[in-house]
Amino acid sequence: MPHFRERASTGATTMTEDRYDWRTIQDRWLPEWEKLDPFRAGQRGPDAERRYALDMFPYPSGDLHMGHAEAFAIGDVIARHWFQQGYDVLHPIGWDSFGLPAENAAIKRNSNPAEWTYANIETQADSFRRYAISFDWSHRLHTSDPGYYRWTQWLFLQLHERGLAYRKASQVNWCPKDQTVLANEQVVGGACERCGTPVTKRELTQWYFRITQYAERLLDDMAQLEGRWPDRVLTMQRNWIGRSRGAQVDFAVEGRDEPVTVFTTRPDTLYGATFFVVAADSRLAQELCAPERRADFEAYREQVGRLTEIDRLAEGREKTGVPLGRHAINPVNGERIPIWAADYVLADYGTGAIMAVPAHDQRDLDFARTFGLPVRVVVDTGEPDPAETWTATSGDGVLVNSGPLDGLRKEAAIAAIVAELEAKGGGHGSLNYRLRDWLVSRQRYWGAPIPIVHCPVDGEVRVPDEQLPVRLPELRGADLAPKGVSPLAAATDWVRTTCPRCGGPAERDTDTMDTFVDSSWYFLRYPSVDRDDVAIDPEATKRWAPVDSYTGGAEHAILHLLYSRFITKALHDLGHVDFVEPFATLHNQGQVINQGKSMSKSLGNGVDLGAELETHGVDAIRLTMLFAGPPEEDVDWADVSPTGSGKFLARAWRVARDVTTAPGTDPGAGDAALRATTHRAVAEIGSLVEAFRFNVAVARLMELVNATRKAIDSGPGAGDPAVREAAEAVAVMLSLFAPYCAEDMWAALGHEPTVALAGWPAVDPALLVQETVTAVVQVAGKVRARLDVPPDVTEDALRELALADPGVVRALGDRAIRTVVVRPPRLVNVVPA
RNA sequence: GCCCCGGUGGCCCAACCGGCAGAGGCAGGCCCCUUAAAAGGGUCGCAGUGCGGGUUCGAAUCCCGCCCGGGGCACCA
Repeated sequence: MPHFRERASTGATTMTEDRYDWRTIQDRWLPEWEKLDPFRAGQRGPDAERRYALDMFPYPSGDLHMGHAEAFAIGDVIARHWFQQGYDVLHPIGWDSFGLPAENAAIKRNSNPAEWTYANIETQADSFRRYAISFDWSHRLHTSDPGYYRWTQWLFLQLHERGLAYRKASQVNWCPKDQTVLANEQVVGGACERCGTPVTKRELTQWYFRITQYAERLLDDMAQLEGRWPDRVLTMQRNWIGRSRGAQVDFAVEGRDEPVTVFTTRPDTLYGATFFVVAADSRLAQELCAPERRADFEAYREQVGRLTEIDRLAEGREKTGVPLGRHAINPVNGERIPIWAADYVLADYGTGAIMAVPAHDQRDLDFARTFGLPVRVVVDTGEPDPAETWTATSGDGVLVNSGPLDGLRKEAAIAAIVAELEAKGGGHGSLNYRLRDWLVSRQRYWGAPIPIVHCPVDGEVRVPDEQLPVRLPELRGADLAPKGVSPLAAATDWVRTTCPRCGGPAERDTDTMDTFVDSSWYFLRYPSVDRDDVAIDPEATKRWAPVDSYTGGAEHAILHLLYSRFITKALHDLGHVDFVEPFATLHNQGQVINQGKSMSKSLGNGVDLGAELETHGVDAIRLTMLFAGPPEEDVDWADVSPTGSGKFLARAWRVARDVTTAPGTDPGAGDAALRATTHRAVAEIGSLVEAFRFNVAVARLMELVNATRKAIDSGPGAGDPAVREAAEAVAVMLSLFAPYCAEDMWAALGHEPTVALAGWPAVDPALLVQETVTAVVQVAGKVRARLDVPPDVTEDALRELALADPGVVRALGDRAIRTVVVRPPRLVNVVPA
């Protein structure tokens, strides 16, 4: 007989169905939750310990997809677990709503990007609600709101004031398809990170953030992230920052007053430098080129400029270059070496110039081979002669052909030469970084305008805070089409303005900021979303930040996470936050794939989230995502069974329905075995969830449901108080994974909503102690007997018992005993002679 | 080429610091319930842990060398 009951407070619904029907249950609880709004931050008062749970906010492209379903399910388990544990939780949501797709959609539909953007946001918000993510909807933001980008502009100005935002002309990455410049981090394998188009170089004046000034701290502060962020992310960031230790060495150049400085990691090989190379696209190359080489050089430079990054980095490509008709002087031996321009030397790494030591650097050797330049070995590593094998030697060895360095080993030689250079003033030891400054200007419309006015009198002038936001003009359709200059430049009424300093006519900066600027500080804005007079409220920030747990995809390992760390440090230095790392722990989830491949239109293996939810219901999909395997591994949708998840939910639900005792029944008198199972499960599931082992936690929950079912059918029966205790524990724990089903169970058990705030079940330690454990007795490593022993059995007692066991005696036969390994209380291994 | 992670029943996955290889699920077989089917309940596991060696009383677990899959880095001086 099903257990019927009418709930007093919410009244209207009577649960009469006796079959698990997820559709009815979803329809019943979604409106209830809307009314209760149970996940508001701050509801537990200032004395409750706080937690900040954050998911990487979505880009509003259409509706949510399978990837969102997994990522947000994971983040939700963490947040809901914290709610159950009684923490005051901030679990906000927002949208990264500036960006190119909206612009492209607007061009196609002859509309403004806002229309498409905000329609998609509403769609996704509805889907999130239905998907039952425990968001605090009162802490919500959209980066494209003037109320948000006003503060993104404020951030820019803060950085500008400290010299951390500046403009410079240089060779920059250009995406011909998107018609905009790109940051280094947004060029992946020589192609545009967004659209895959091969990137070319252009000489342009652009805005940069001085992230390189933080290189050392970005590296050092990783110590506090060790063990709390995935190792691979830390490794990738370390590689990206790319610190290398070496020396700067000054080379005099014939016919030039100033010397040219090079960076090298191998100052010990200075005597082996046989030529000198400057980056073909550098200003230095321009300047050093002798008149009679000018024509050749210009031709070469043009050829280099046409190359895409992909071409330039092509495997096995021959080295190219031209001599500049000038010579540099090796500071240690006075040798005249020719200066070349080549594209294998990069203008923006080190000083854009190198000393080439072909014997000990493969790239220099390749170049020497192509152009017939001399090779001189200065470190004898015992390897074959590079001039014959065309393989550079880079191991340790003894210096030769190196004057005073001869006979020293590599390390000693480096120390000696650095000391000598420093003494004579021709150079010094130094660190160099691969990290470049962050190029933040974009020649596109749908982003935060750069809040700078260009005045013919005053130059670059910051827009005063009280004039923020600098709002985007209303442009639509074809006005937004990419044309190589920002669409804002065409909005002449908008561009024309007055100088905030002198009041004379001036022009607005027409670029917008990289959308990664928007997302590099949004987690700092959440606690202060209700403040329109300040970006970051100190009180709210103190209460909630930094983020305790950040969940999202590994694709942001460098870009978003590095930028966010940088901005946090900068804001720390500016006195706005009192911490230097924004995300205390980070978890990457895997991808949702199908049949071994990532889902894509061209493969035709896409799975539609909406359709899956329509077939199986929210809970079954959430549970399937979490049960599929470790969260950081990919979920292959072809390998998992949402139907199976649904069956488990129905099974759990029926257990709650079968309970016949009244709410509040004291479990003390209940079946001891089931109680022990329940308490052990609660303890174990708690620690599994904390350890991010959701798939195992779900498995334990299934075990508990199975044990409860058995107790009802063939044990103490549905009227046993332990059955109620078990069913209630299941409801509370299940609420992390399948909130609708759990809520319905909770109601069936006679409780008021919401189970989400019911509190994690208390574990009675007395119920966890086992009266006996099974000890295994092996003979020569094979199990020959099992003994029931007290958990605190002594080594001697266990040995006695084991050796007396008939099975052991039989297995031993007449062999003598060599040793007996005893590991109380679980194992004995008898080793025969 | 270098670095990191993984490989366990037909499939997805467990097995804490070396100690009974199997927790959970999917698929499948059988049984009960049913006029029947579905739903439900029960029950069934000879895979020795990618391959080869080593350490150990004992190895999925530790070490060495391979194979396969995934990821990262790769003209950064």
